[in-house]
Amino acid sequence: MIAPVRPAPPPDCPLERYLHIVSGAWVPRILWYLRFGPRRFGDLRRDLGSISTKILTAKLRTLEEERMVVRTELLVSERQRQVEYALTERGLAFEPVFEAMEQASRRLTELDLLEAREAGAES
Amino acid sequence: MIAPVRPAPPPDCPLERYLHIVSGAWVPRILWYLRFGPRRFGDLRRDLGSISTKILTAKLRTLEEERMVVRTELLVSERQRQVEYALTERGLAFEPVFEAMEQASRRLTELDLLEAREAGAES
DNA sequence: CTGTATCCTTTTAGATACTG
DNA sequence: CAGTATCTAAAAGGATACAG
Repeated sequence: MIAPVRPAPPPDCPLERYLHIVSGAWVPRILWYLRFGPRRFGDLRRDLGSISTKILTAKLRTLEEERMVVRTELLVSERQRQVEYALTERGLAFEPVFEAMEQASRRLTELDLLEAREAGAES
Repeated sequence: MIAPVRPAPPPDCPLERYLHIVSGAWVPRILWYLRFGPRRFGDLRRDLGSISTKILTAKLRTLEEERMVVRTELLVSERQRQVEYALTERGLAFEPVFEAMEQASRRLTELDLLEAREAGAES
């Protein structure tokens, strides 16, 4: 039997369950900032820098629906509100992904440096 | 000195180098399918199922610019063209991320099952 | 087979003002 | 403080036709 010219097609992409939730520019960042413990609405807003309240609310709502985060309303006083967002067990399931992303980011920066050095040496 | 009411803010999000490249619905999937070795344009199109040629081309171009993939034109005959896309060393840097995503996806499915079982048991 | 080109729709996000 | 409402802009994606 002769080896096939083309390799067998790869298995179906099993990333859907993840990508369905984490796609978009903001969600990964939101989840990343929640890794360090519960954070309030305003905290996240500051963490993320340039996000509009509309988007932040929307993303937090869908993350809630997916049960990746829980929203807890803390009643501090009659006139003041505090709302805290925290990762659920499901949210925690993505921890290793973010760790890997961080590592990959670092690796890329490393490759950038190596390359810059080579470019400098050859001139 | 009294302990601060609010914990210190988390460090700056170090995911940018990654997110800059991999955001969007298609890029993660493209990279995932390239993990198993070089693939041709048409292969990827079939792998991805519903992608339009326009988007596939566009994504492959930017991945090329970022040097995550290399494009190799194989001249088979005068009239036939074959183009192969493969991960570069940079592209390989994202492998652990995809592995973590797969694991996370599995974990989520597991949690779904556990929950469904509990819901069944309590009725 | 590997794309371009064009047009159109959907999604995502930003700005700003306003509420309890 | 934690949002909602509204309007607008930009980005991403899809459909289809066509070219080398």
